[in-house]
Amino acid sequence: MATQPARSDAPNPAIKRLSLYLRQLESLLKDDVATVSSRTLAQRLDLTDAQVRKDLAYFGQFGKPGVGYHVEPLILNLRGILGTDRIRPTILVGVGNLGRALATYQGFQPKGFELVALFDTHPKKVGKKIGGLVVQSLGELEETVAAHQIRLAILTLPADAAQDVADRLVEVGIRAILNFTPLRLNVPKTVAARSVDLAVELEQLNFTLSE
Amino acid sequence: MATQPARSDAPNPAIKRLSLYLRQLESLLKDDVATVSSRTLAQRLDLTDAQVRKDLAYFGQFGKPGVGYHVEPLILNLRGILGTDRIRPTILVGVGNLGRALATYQGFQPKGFELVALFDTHPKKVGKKIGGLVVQSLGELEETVAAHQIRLAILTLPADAAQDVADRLVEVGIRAILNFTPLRLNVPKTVAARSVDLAVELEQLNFTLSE
DNA sequence: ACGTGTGAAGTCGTTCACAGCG
DNA sequence: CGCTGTGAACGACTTCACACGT
Repeated sequence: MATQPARSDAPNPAIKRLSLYLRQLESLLKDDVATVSSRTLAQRLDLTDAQVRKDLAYFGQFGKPGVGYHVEPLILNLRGILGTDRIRPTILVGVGNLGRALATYQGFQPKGFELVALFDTHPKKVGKKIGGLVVQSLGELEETVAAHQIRLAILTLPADAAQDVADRLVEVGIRAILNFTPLRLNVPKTVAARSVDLAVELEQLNFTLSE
Repeated sequence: MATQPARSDAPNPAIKRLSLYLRQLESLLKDDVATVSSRTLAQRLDLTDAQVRKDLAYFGQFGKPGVGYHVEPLILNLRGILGTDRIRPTILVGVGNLGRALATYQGFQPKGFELVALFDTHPKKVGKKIGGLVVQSLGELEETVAAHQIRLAILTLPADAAQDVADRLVEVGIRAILNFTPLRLNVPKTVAARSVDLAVELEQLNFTLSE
């Protein structure tokens, strides 16, 4: 009886590295490399070959002994695992400096994310067009989310408004939130929340600077 | 003989959490809370009390049994440990959408980081003023870095230029790089490089969405 | 021979649980 | 009493090392 790889028992760090593998593989494919060993993949990411093999093995048996991994099929597999083979409609709340930057960021579409709506509380900003989308008032949140079956939201707004908006997003049925606010969002555990905290990142660098 | 806490043997995750503790403590101070227990600090961050105590204990004995931690002195201690008690002059390379957003981001100064120069390769952008700073050409990198004793750089430029610029930064004496490029920077181990990869963050969320 | 997949060993980080101080 | 600091137990993740497929 073959041991079916249960994706759920993969360590969290392994899942994170899957994204990195995918990126390297896409780069290799662009260079017309058909096959790659765990060794060379590892070297490009400062990892060990064993780590690469184990990570991939959590999700299936993609490699061929004596050969390595076939690049293209592995890419398709990883995309399927990460869910980037389907386009995810995404909304963005808060079109300040950072919000505007992300709204015009060209890196989302190729990864399977499509911004379909922008929101802001500020009446002055509502109606403005940014990156092909018209900024909507938060009042329209419910119907827009329902109309597009949206489950992913990006939060780029002032810290003091973030929790309120998060509460509304949860109520409206959002399932995952990418939070750029320096704030721990309080959400039910059925909703996934990730934070990107610029100040924390800089502080970490600063620490290593002082040895 | 008292066991002197060696900051170097603190687990990396603990160091990361120090930033989070600092943020909570600052928030508590604003609310005129003078003292806090590991328990309540932990609750505000979804951690265990033991974790908080152990993390802090790596760096010193800040707490008082039966009382907890005095907020204000602990803040000062953590700032000292993280190095945010001194202002770090920082440069930013690449004033595209994201770069402009960060250049005008108001969250850096209060955390001890001060943008002192902006750079871009694009001749059209050189000379423009963004957030009180004039965009300089990359040719001026050397003298500006030397003049301000700069050791920290933020990279917000297209992926294909990132490694070249990183090489130059290293040569000029930069010690730490915050990289917003979806690229593993190749730098000597004397230089600290951290990456904020938006696509990876979204992919992780996406994965949890698909259960 | 080369290179994967994987149990086993080892390392790192977290949680437990309690002695001891205020 | 409440609460810290900390060895010891536990669990999570990584690395080792090798059997087996090509």
